[in-house]
Amino acid sequence: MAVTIRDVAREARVSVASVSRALNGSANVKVDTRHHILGVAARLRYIPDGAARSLITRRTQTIGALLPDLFGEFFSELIRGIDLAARSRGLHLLVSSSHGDAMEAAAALRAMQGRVDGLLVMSPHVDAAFLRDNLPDSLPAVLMNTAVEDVRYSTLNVDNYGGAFAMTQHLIGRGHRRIALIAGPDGNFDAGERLKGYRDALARSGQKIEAQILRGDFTEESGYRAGRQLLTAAKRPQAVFASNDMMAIGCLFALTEAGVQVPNDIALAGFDDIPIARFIHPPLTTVRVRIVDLGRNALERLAMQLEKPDAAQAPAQTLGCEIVVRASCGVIANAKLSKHKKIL
Amino acid sequence: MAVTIRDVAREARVSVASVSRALNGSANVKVDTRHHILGVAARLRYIPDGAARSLITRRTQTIGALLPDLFGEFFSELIRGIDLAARSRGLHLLVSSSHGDAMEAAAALRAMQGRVDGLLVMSPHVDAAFLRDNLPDSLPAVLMNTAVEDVRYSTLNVDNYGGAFAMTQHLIGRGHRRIALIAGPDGNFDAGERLKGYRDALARSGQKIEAQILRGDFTEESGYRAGRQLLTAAKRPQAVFASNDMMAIGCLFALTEAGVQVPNDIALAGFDDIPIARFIHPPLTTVRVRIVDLGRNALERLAMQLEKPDAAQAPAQTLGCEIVVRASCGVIANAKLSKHKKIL
DNA sequence: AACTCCGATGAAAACGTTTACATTCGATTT
DNA sequence: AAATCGAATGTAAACGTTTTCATCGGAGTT
Repeated sequence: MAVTIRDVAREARVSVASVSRALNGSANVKVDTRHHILGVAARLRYIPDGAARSLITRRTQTIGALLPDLFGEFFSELIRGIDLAARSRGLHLLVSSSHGDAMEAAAALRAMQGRVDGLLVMSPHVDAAFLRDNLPDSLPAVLMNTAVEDVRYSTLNVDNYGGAFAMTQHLIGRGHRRIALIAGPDGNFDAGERLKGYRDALARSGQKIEAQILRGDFTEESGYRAGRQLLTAAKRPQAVFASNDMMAIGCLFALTEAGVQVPNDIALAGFDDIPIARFIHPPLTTVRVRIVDLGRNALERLAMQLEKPDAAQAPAQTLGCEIVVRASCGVIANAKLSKHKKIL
Repeated sequence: MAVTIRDVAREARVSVASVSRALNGSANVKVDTRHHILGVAARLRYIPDGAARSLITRRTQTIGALLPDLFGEFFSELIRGIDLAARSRGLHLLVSSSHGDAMEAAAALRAMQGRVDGLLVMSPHVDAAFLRDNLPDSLPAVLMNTAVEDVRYSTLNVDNYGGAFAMTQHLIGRGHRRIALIAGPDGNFDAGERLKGYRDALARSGQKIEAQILRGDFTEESGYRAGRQLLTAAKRPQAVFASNDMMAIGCLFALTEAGVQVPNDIALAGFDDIPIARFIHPPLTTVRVRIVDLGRNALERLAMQLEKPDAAQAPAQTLGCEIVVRASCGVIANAKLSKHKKIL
């Protein structure tokens, strides 16, 4: 460490306390001493040490984000939303991603202790017990897309169930009777809710529609595999609803590759509305989750907790989502026009 | 702060020193005392404080990334590459983005002091003077995509010039004579190099080809505007080379919207090969930059410096890039096949 | 039995800040 | 001129660790 506050104090012939005051804001310091100190500090290129500072202030101006992955557009958008809100509050962002199991997630969580003021958590490995063991009570946290229901934590979910329900209904409404679902990974909360929405929409359709469920894990490749599998089926579905957009894209490639036309032969829908969804061909009908808002919202709730720790907080919140109809499910009228509207 | 090392020491009836030793690894501690201490620590849910720890060890196991933005696929991929390499080394990632001007960038840089072991810097506002003022000598840094040439810093660039040169050559080779370039933002290093590559390729073609340059700022919207502008020209270009993929996409929409067919009426090429490039219609011919490798490589160089601070380091490195020919510039043979090859 | 040595443990300093409290000093009031 | 006050400044404690150094005790050596 090069130059410390002591060096500045010595050089400026004042006490370290005065230097600290001069640098930090408005405690009583005569205006010319402040100037002098600031000058010396600049000349010596003094930069305060964050660790030392936050050791005593108990503040780091940093929030930690525990994410399952950084790959793909979903997380890109999510982080962007978080970053946007963080920046406008002068908060920094410590990201931690891709912990394959609960152990790794725990290690990541513990490593953040003392480095962050609060935590944004989105992880499949997180449950109530995990949090109790690894998250100190003193650290505010907002849980995203989680099944955990604990009044101690504030949670933020997407209306996966409602979105999947509405999309399935929409497909039924368009006359499809054989509607397959490409499911998400087992145990994933969002995936489970989406599956439920699909099932319930079929059940409540008033018609005898059988569920057809294909395995998937949210990756493009698993969507591709599901698509191939579809093609071998005796009775091909009329529509495919993928639990997320990346799988829909993978499936689309499998179908196109086999010469099956979307939407003419099979209609296709996704979930998330990642940016890429409107760029593929045909543009993808999907359930729009305002991912950026999700991130922003989560950070804002966390920031609120940081500012007023004892203020009553709504423990849980669910973000609505809406259906975005594009050409992939067969609606082509005005598709071009509306597409361009969205771009500009 | 809930439970400290003192609490553990008291509860376990040992000194704080022993607790520290028991927790940190293998300094001489009797095996049963260690067990006892570990048990007590777990029972009390003790989690060491990162700030205090790094204050004395001068290590944070964290590296900071100063990026101009988090928006879009380019940075998503870049961060992913960085994160990948960081994780495999047990390093955490503190991201700082979107500083509109040099002041903000400086503030971000200073805020990282004491919180990171090293720095990854990619910012248009960074020059040698800026670094001298805001980056302490003690902090290792790797500069990415920068014009700065200072032996004190290790730099990592993409062969923007070579890529743009090759792409322009390719377009000329396909028989195009009126080739427009959509430029990147003024003062941006990458944009400048790409422009140079374009110019030089035209000059060296042995034919009298005039440069036609449209303004752009790397955003999709600016690409769209450039596309509109193209359409009004008396003599439309036969090919358009956008300085990055997002502008190419924007331009593509402008052309499609006006009923101009790509590649039949106008050929189109981009730069970066972001993931979306192969999904749009027609798939985009572009210069592939291995973005993930760029991030990974940068982090690896930084990690090297951290491990062996005094080892001689190659001061500068340039990553090659290659042309990826897809349908947007008129090559359609086998497009479908090769597309699928890449997906799987 | 005295000595040496070594492993285990404890006491305390150190890291670089902020801040509560003490002190100084000049100005205002009496 | 003494007393009072308040602003400016300094002193030192505190934050929670790691680590150096000292101490202790027991085992092995003479």
